[in-house]
Amino acid sequence: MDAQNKIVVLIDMDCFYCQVEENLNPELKGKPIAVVQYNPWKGGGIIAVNYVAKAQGVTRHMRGDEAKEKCPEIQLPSVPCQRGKADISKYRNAGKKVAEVLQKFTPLMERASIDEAYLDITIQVEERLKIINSETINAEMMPNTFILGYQSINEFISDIQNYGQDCIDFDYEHTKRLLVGAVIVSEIRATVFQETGYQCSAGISHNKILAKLVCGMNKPNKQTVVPKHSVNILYKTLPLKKVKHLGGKFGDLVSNTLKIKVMAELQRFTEKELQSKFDDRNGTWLYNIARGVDTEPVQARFNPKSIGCCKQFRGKSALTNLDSLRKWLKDLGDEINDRLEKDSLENNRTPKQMVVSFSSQMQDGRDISSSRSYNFAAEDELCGDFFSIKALEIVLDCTRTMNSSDEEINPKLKAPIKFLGISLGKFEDHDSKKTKNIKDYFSINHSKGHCSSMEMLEPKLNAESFDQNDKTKDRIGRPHQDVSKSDNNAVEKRDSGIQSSFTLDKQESFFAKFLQKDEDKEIADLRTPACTIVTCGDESNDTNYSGSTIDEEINKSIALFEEDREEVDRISSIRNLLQMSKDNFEGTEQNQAEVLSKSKIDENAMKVKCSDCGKLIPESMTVIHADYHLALSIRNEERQQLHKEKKNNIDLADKSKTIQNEKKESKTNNSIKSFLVKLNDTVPSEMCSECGKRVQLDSYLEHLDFHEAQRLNKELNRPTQTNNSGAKRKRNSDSSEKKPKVMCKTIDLFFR
DNA sequence: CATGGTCGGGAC
DNA sequence: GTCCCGAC
Repeated sequence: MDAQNKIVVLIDMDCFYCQVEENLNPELKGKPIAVVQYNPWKGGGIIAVNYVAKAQGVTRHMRGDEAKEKCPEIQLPSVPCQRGKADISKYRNAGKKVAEVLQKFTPLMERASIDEAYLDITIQVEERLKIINSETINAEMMPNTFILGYQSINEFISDIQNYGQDCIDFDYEHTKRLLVGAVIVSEIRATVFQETGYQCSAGISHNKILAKLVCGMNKPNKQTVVPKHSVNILYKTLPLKKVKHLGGKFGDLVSNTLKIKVMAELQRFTEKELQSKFDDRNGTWLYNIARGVDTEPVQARFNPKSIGCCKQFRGKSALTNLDSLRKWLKDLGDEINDRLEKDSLENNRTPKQMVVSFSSQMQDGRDISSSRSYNFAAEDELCGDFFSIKALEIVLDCTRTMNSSDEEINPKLKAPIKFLGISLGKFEDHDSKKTKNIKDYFSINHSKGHCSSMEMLEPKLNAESFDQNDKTKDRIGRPHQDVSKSDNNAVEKRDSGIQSSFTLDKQESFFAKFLQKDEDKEIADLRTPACTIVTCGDESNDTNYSGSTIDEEINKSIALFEEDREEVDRISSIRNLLQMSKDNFEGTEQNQAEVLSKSKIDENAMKVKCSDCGKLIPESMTVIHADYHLALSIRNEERQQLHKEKKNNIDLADKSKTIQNEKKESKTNNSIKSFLVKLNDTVPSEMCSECGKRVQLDSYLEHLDFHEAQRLNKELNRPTQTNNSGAKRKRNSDSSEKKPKVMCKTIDLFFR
């Protein structure tokens, strides 16, 4: 696929931390709130503001106290503290839940941050076009959607139907696909809201930079499309700094050396000129992005590449003695330990490298920062206090300590430490061949506290002479190991991977967590395949929460479902038919279907015990339940596959192509839906009772989903009334433009 | 004292 | 491998 013809989406959660707090405490909905961290000093630093509070002038960058002045009734939920540090795991978990929903729509999802993800839905758009006629798309299928360069969706649609007659660079095929993309993104956002209770905004374009750029133009709970032929209109007034990668020093450099302020002015320079003024890479990048071209592919990545934590110790709180250094490293190490434990369970991987960073204040007031990496050795036990001990070793190795007058008790650090960080990376998957049965792996148990404690290190440290010239010995008296360089050997020696200390119990509870979620929604799952839209409750507007709880919404969904028994039965029977085909098709291969055959009938007549998770499953649900496990394992396989592919230095663009092709044709389909659907080509077709269109049976579920999505969108996401008010969406009256449908005003206002 | 804690990525 | 930038 030509990089220019993709459909790329950025999903960005609206004031995410606030939404998390609101959903945890629905009382807060509709009220002005801001999330702060470290409240003791001036009410804490604000890191998120909801839209009610924003309307009253509260912004990030303010302290909690200032916010109270602006908005006396504001509530300031605080990021919890653990080990003297802000603990954002609450939000991390919420972000992960969202990403799990997003991932159902495409395997080409790249998590960009805790609350943002890029999606490449090129293939999904193509698939949809096989099922529907793009001419049947109407504005109601994509509420809260804005198209750059157009006043209304209808105007956009009719422009497509006229093949963009007034526009010289109108790419008909791609623009049509953007329209379909907008419909799909509507469904995605509706599903995210329905399954998580969180609202998001989206940008839809042909590349990441533009998707990201326009995502923020209409918020909250809205989506913005930028067709290629509207890019110039956008760029005419778009300040350079608004473009990702140009927001910092580099953007200033470009702005100053070229004496330009807006993106359109960038187009005056040739690629060679730009390359000579900057470097080849940046020159080419600037030349391309000035023309709306960005070739960075969406990378399939769910998990972070590194897990780290850090803390600043500003001003007087800078660490001046060994005890405090030890204490803080212990806290950081403990957090790392917790998070790695979770990560290992969920993602079957272990870090191979630790990076310790720190900065200290020099005598002359200048502060210097540094970092050292350490490659784990085979004998390193990555648990307990290992991380903090190793980190202490490393920091002390680089920043010597000085004896105070009372030398044995509390040695002073030579220079106060202003920053400490520990980061773990270079993950490697647990060997899947050796661990055919995942339980075998996790039954390897190490007693906790096996590692030496920080206290054990202490006396030796205190006895340390702090001889700055002695580099031949480390603090404990072992032969000195140069942490940064000498471990090449250790890397070679490492073989079977570092052993895990996790127990089977945790493994089960992890899956049980998912299963619980699954059971809660088993009725809804029956109705539609897992990766598509399900029924939904109320519309939710940012400024107008109905005050209903999530539970109430779920009840409504179930009630809706029960009214529709006939439809359920119909879909159910199709599903069974497909299941039978599947069994015939794959029966001899004794693959995942054996999940079922392994199951043991319990004494409870109608329940079946799942051999995978031990849960009692109603007999009628066994297929769906098996699908659930299947989906989990396939997704896991897929992630490992992606991880490995990454290591080959394949061209990135080619890579995404390969992945997508594989998805299309091989058994590594990640969704239950595609598993059920992709059977053989002789499946008969059937008339759709809704639209009369003849649909192949193997696409029938998908087709029904389309209708379902239509209904859902109408219910869930009625357009907000305020959209077209005021100057916001006014047509530009400048008729000298070669393209008549412009709205520079919108852009100006937004980026003012 | 004062967005802080996390991430990813490129340059060298 | 280390430093530093950019973004959230």
